[in-house]
Amino acid sequence: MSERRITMADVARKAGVSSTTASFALAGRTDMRISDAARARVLEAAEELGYRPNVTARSLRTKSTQTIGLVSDRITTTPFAGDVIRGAMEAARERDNLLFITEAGGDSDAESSLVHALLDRQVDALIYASMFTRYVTPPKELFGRRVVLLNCLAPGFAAPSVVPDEVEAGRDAARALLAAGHTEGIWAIGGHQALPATPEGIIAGNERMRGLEEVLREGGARLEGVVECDWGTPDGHREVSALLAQGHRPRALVCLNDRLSFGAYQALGEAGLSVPGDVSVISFDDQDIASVLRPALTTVRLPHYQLGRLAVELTLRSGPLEAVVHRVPMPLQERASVGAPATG
Amino acid sequence: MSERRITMADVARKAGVSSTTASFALAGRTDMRISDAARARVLEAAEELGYRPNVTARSLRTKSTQTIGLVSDRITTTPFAGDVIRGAMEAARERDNLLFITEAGGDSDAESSLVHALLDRQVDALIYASMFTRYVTPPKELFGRRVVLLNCLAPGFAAPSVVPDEVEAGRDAARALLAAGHTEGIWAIGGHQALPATPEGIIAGNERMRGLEEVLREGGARLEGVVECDWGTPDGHREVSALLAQGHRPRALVCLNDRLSFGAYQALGEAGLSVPGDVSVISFDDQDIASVLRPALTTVRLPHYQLGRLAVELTLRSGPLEAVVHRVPMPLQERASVGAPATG
DNA sequence: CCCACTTGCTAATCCGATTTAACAAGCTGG
DNA sequence: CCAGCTTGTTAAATCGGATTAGCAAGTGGG
Repeated sequence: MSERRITMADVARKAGVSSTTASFALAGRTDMRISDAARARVLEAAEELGYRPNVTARSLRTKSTQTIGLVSDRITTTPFAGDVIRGAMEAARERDNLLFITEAGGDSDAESSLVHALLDRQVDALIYASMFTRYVTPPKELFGRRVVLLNCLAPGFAAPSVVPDEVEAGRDAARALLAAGHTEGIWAIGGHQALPATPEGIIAGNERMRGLEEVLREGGARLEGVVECDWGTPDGHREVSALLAQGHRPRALVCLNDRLSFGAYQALGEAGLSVPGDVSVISFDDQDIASVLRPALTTVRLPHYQLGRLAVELTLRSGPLEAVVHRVPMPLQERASVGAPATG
Repeated sequence: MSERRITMADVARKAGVSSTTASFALAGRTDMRISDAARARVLEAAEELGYRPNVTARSLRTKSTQTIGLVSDRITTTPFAGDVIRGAMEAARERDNLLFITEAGGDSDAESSLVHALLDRQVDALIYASMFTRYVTPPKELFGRRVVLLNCLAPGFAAPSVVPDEVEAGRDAARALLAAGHTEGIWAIGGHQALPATPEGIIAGNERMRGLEEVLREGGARLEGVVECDWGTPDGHREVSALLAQGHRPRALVCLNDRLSFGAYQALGEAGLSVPGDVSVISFDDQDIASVLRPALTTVRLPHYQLGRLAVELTLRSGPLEAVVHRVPMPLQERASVGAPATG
């Protein structure tokens, strides 16, 4: 691209030294003796010429490209993706690394081909990322490489995983409800997804419910019912409408994600019930919409930025990677949808 | 990263030829004579050894890294970003290119530093992208390089731009309203942003309004009023509530983006008005929320995927880049929020 | 005065490809 | 029978750095 770049040879020539000296001076290495004068001349020449090292050439020798490859299923198409990528990018940038972002769309051939493309470019490490937390089987090209699993788990695959701490998130939701005084009329919408309806729910649903039930029980409260359904906005609308139509009068709704909450809001609104006056709503994810609903939604946030950041930080640590599961805390976003239970 | 890779020298040795022959055979080049037998042996050896070329080494010689760098302001944090990136990635992938994604967060020092990092890695081209359509002044490091401007314009900077065709989008919105029979009681919410309230609106607002007014006029209709305001959900809610409170009874609302529409829905709902029975709503962007509102929102879609794709395709075309503005069509998403005007 | 040891620097090699220049062997036509 | 062409192949240079091995000049001790 465009005119010839200044090379180290140019710098060496201008400073009147060999390229060896220039290389050591520029790298700031002290394991070879260079006079202060020579060092200064090299640095000055580099400065004047606007010298920038050619990372491509360097990595041919050093085997390090300061580059990390990220392979995802369809991470760019989810509303969260941006934060994951941003977290990863910023962590990479702090250590002078750059990120190749790729997406395989769930196609395992595409996945292999992308991993190859990344490997051909000599990336220092690979991050294998999933749109939602789930179990995966990474492509065989990844075996034996420096890999971090982002938002997914692969038992038997020797690599660290970075996932949200869903169980604790469930506990936090329960604590928030208890703190507001709720002990009765609590319904969970979305359920465990034990018989997975929405793949997204397999891990999230189970773990959130586990933490929720655990703390509710300890707090002397309990779930009046659990509605098992898919996790879309229309599902929330339909199921909550049905619940009300059956004569139930919930005091608090734990929606397993924000889209369900939005559907629940629609159903409650149509039934003339107010949030949180008549019914409190708490949920998980903290999508954009959560803060814009009326009333703003109290929800336990998926820590996407932190997830991306930690995944990159792990790859950048020196030494081999340990196959440990890192659980990232999910902070509770307290807004306006949880209130004291309606009396009577 | 991990064990030694197979090099071309290995392949040549196994095939019993020189690395020159191996190189030409693998590249499929015919400008040097190679016997069919030798060619076959090389290919077979490569296959058996699982040889993959080292792109880093190759590009040192060829000056082409098959890599494109994308620098954005804060593209990852917007709900649209995913599609832009996906379009860019897929276009790159089709031509065996990979994408470095970076984000400067609007900081021009960070921008320069990122461009350098990209240039140091010898990217073949750069894409300078903005979150929303606006005028930009690219960092000086970009001058003289192979650059495409994505979702932004920089008069005086010799590079092609790829932007949405906002004027035509405004025309389409007007046509949709006319087709449904609307000629009176049409209000625009969000306005021209001529005195920019929301930076996002500077170009989008002006051009959408221009197209809208043009076609409305030609169709014998006109705007009853234009509300100038910011472009967030609360603004839509507030302004439409105010409009109704003042006694106005709009038949159709043209909201300048989907967030405004969502706010308008909230206000209309609170006033007991139905969409589209009492009031039709049409808007721009087609964010995720548009299809999930009740009723689903008719909106003119921002072609993010196409934008990303075209930007990459331009960089991949051979020859110098022409400083042309490419306007990408914005398709109308007809859903359920536009109906015949209320009678009486 | 000579040997050993610093000090300061450079020549040469390597990394893994691509590409240029050249060369050996076989064939053909005069 | 030999010059000249074709055919098939390879040695060597190159890209831009990092690294290893080694060398010349100066210093100090005996």
